[in-house]
Amino acid sequence: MSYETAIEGQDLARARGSKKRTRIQAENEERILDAALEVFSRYGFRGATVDQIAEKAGMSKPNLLYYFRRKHDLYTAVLTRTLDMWLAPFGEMAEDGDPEAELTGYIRQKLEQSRDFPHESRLFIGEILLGAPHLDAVLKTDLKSIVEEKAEVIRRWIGDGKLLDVDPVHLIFMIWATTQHYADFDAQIRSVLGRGIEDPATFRAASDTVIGVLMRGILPAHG
Amino acid sequence: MSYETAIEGQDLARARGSKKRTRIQAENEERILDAALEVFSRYGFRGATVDQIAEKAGMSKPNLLYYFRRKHDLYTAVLTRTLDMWLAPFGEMAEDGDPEAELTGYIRQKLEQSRDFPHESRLFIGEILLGAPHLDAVLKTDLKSIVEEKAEVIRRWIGDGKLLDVDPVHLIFMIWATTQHYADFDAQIRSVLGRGIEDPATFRAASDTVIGVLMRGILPAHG
DNA sequence: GGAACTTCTGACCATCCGGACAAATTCTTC
DNA sequence: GAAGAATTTGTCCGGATGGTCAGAAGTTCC
Repeated sequence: MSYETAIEGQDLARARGSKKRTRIQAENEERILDAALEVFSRYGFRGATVDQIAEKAGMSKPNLLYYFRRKHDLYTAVLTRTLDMWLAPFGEMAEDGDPEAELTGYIRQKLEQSRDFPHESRLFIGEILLGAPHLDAVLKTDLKSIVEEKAEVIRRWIGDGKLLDVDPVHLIFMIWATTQHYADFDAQIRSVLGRGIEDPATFRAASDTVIGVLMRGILPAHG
Repeated sequence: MSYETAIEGQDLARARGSKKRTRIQAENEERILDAALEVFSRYGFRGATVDQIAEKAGMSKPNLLYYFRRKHDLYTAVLTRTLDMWLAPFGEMAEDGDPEAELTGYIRQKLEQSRDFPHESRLFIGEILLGAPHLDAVLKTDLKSIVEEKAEVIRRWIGDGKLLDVDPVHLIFMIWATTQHYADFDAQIRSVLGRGIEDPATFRAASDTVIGVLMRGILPAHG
């Protein structure tokens, strides 16, 4: 599954129709995308400035615009680069596994994502706040279908008596909400706890609580 | 509990030291604040423009700036106006009540907030994404202390054997995450479900699932 | 070591944005 | 209905912002 949008001139190699991308090209584009991720995730599309991204990437604005001709191209490039990786753990949830193990593993992976890639999480919520203008098509097709697919898996587990009867889609939302919360609300969590999810003890407390409450909430009483 | 910041010139009446606010003043300030809430919650502080807010409020930019001299004043005015109301249900959770009823009621109220005041929810997450520059002091004092206070209540319930042994602060985070998710991720939810939390059936499914899973996750097995 | 190509930069431009200001209009009060 | 206060608007300004362009500097490859 690939979410690449077919926008012309998105990056240099594609725009020029050249065969190979140079070493410098690859390096700089990566530096730019990393910088853009940080800035877009904090300020949103409108609030971010090309100058700011260029400075963070360690190059001049015209040079950045040599690689991505428009701010908008850069934004969609960051979004699409991130989306596949972001949804990957969801796809790994297997029907033939043990529901408790599969779901526990998935929740843990999502918490690790929030810890290790908070900018990516915040980039998406910024786009969602805007009404998802750039992701709308992808959400309504690819995301919707993969959610329905996994909801069907959960429904079968419920039918087999392995899970309590809960609405599968809302359960998925609960998992996303509780795990991404640690990335998206980092500043708030840090104010209350004094530390964020990157702190090992905090990560352990968070994952114990989230996994404990959610799993007890959906597993049949044992015994 | 009031979170009013002591910023000079925040609004007209205060800035001029006048005794009463006129009818027109009150009306226009409210219209401006409503419009500002919508725009700031979508685009964030930087991404919002004064022109856009003025247009949505149905007045010219200079006239808006007559009421709020700086964009920044308007932003903090919207934030502070919203914060008290936003945290109100949390304060209502009473220690002497039944834990199950108190927590269920609180979760339901938070879901109603997400349904009825989604802009307010999104305004806050925008501020949090920015690193909470305007709310930092308030979060580290008032929010922190009220969270600690309620965590203590939950801890006592646990001590009395009325709740399972979970980390109270992370439980609070879970409640906030799962309920505000329906406001903050509205666009995503709408893409997947085809409708949002304002739809009665969706609201019912969401609240049944969230309340069901969370309460089963923290209440001692009955029987 | 030089031709051809890629990468980078400084200077520049049009537009947008937050904000100032004086003058015009409307409202309140007597 | 006139004085005085409150409200509204048009116009303007300086700085920021997205983006262009011509040419300089660097790289690759023969």
